[in-house]
Amino acid sequence: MSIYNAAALKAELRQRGFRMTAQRETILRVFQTIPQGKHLNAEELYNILQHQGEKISVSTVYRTLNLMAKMGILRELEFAEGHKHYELNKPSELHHHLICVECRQTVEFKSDWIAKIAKNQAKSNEFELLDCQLTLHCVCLEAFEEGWPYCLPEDWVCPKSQRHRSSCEPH
Amino acid sequence: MSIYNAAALKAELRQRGFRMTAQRETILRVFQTIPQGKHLNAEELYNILQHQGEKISVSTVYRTLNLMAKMGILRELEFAEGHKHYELNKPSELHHHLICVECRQTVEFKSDWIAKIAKNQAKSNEFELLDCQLTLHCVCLEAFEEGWPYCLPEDWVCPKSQRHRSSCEPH
DNA sequence: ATAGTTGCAAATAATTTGCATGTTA
DNA sequence: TAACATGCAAATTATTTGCAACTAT
Repeated sequence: MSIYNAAALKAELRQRGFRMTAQRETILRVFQTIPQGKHLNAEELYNILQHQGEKISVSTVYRTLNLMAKMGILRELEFAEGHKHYELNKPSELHHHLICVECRQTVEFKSDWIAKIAKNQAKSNEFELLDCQLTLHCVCLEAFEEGWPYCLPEDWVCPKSQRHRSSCEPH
Repeated sequence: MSIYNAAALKAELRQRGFRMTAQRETILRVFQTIPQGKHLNAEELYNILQHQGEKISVSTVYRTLNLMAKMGILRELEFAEGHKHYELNKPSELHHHLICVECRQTVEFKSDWIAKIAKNQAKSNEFELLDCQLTLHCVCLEAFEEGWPYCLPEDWVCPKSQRHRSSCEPH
């Protein structure tokens, strides 16, 4: 089910009537290379490719992300940011995300219960389970105590993540 | 915490330095009126308002959704569709969603474990938990057996939901 | 009266698509 | 060589924003 090397990708593609291309291999390699816990959106992936001197168009980036997500190679993550994030889908290492809505840092965590709950639920509704994601929307305690969501200063920097605010309508 | 009537909304708004307006009250009422299990995206909400003869601009719809989500009145849902959905946030009736990536039907379900897992996780990472969502990405068994994702006919109609395909790249 | 809010239209962001050209099996 | 994939630019979709006019407190 999970495909992590070029040969297996090629086989999977061919089986479905698709073809192996340099671009697809390159994009797969990027995901294999980034550190565990890191997920990319289309723009970030495109920038990495540019940096590496690869000339792959934005369209191809999007098309490849969609294809690989549909094939089950990538996991499509939604963090309510207005764009999707992707990471390698490794069912054996299923994990979930806690995300700070203020500074956008994410924390990965595991829980064996989630997969069990998900499997049961899908089964009892007669669905095939493809992926399950428990997403926690949180704020750092530090920001919360500082008056989040409305009284946090514009130039707030999260002491936990060192990141500044992602968005805020002035009060 | 949860605000379900105009008076309480007004109080919450004032406390934060915001004001009660006819538009905000109307939008709250729409969410109170739609059936349980229904969630709306910005466009759907806008259409409902139009239908009801309310003249509320698209900007106001978006601004109100953002504001109410940040206030905790609405829950922001991401179903990997490229746009957000919203529903009233009722912590006492916390539920989660199973969604068919093929026909887009959603099934609500509850699980007391999820909230417990989420609370523990947030606490141990020193975050304030705002919302937690377990989302199952599934396909109807019927579609899966019919050859999803690549061999499903273009004109496939899900026998379970009566819906047709949401998207599909031809093979 | 003052600060917050709305509507409109223009701007931005994210993603998709048509089509000519290039590539794979 | 036939079917598939890519790149480019234009199109679409979703959402945000500037600003003048309006409204709640």
